[in-house]
Amino acid sequence: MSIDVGARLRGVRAIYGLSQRELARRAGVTNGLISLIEQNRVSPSVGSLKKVLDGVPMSLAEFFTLDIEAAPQVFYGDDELVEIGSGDVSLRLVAAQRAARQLSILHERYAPGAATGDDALTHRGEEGGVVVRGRIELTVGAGSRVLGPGEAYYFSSTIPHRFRNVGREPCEIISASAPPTF
Amino acid sequence: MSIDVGARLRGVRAIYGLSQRELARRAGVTNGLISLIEQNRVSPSVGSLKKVLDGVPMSLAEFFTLDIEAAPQVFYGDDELVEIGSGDVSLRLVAAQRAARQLSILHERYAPGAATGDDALTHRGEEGGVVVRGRIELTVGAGSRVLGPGEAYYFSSTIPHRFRNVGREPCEIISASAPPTF
DNA sequence: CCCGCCTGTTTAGCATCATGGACAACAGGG
DNA sequence: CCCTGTTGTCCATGATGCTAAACAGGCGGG
Repeated sequence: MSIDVGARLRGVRAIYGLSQRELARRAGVTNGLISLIEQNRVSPSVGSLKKVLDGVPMSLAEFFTLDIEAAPQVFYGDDELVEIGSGDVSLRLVAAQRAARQLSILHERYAPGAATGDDALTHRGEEGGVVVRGRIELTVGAGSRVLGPGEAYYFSSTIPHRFRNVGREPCEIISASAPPTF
Repeated sequence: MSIDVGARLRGVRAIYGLSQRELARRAGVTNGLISLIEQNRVSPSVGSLKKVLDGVPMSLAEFFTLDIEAAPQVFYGDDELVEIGSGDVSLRLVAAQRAARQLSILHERYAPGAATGDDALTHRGEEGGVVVRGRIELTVGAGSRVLGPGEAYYFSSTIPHRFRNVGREPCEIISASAPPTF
């Protein structure tokens, strides 16, 4: 029962939306090697595997720590939030299903057309949030979705991400992140 | 600047007090391979590395997560304890320097010659303690030392360990562990 | 001393990995 | 349709990991 390096790598590559050739180019290896590794037809040397992961980038520790079976949920519909408040106080928990969360809070507001920048952000930690007003386009790795009021998100900040207000009115988000990057 | 797999493996082997040949036998590889890996003269395939670590045993994730530069202090002299109490209450903290501790308390007493068993203990979590009276021989991995009143210890319980009263009088220890094994 | 047993290191040779390039399949545009 | 680009897979060859066995040094006992 050996480690499924192939599946792990294929998963990582899928998350980041890279082709075998693109990853190979970034890592400085051949596309054939990526293919062979993903099919488990070779057991790469740790040197090679590190070169490949450097192209993502991702550390060997992260790679082997990766929980492959539980590809964590990224997007949450309005009804997928868990109400943990009571009475006058309504606390609707995002990513309540996800174990070992670690975060803190922000209230963001985006003018029409505004974005977090032309390039995607990447930093340590995790972040999540809820759209309060307006419509925001959120891109996380290879996935992208426009979220409206009541919808939410939660993902690892190490995955490249970008926010952009695609509506005509201001957009407000209640967001949280840890450890604090600002 | 690649990962120093060699040093990591050598460190792991030292902690568990295994020779290259002994580890090789348990892992089902040759002693020569262990030698070559530790000298960084080869970059082992993840398959081989996994086989080697299975002989410890240790997961690939643990191996790459290992904090190699900070080999945590195991033994503490009488004057290496940190006083955090005040007034009539004296709380002298063990391993105060160590970040991210996680534990709870016990008061142990060993009769002359008593020990925790013929085989070394291994379990999850961390444990530490202080000798109050008598003399106790503590073996942790490859290291061993006789501790007297005022001296202390703190280590990860995953390292094989054993207590034995080598004195003529009863021995008392204030110990702590987490998560609770008893 | 010599012997046996341990330690880690080295080397020749074989097995496996990694490369560079060819290949088929698929998609979008002219 | 062709053309051009993409995708992933496959193959021959050179590079490298891995094994088996020999080697050198250390340590204790006869």
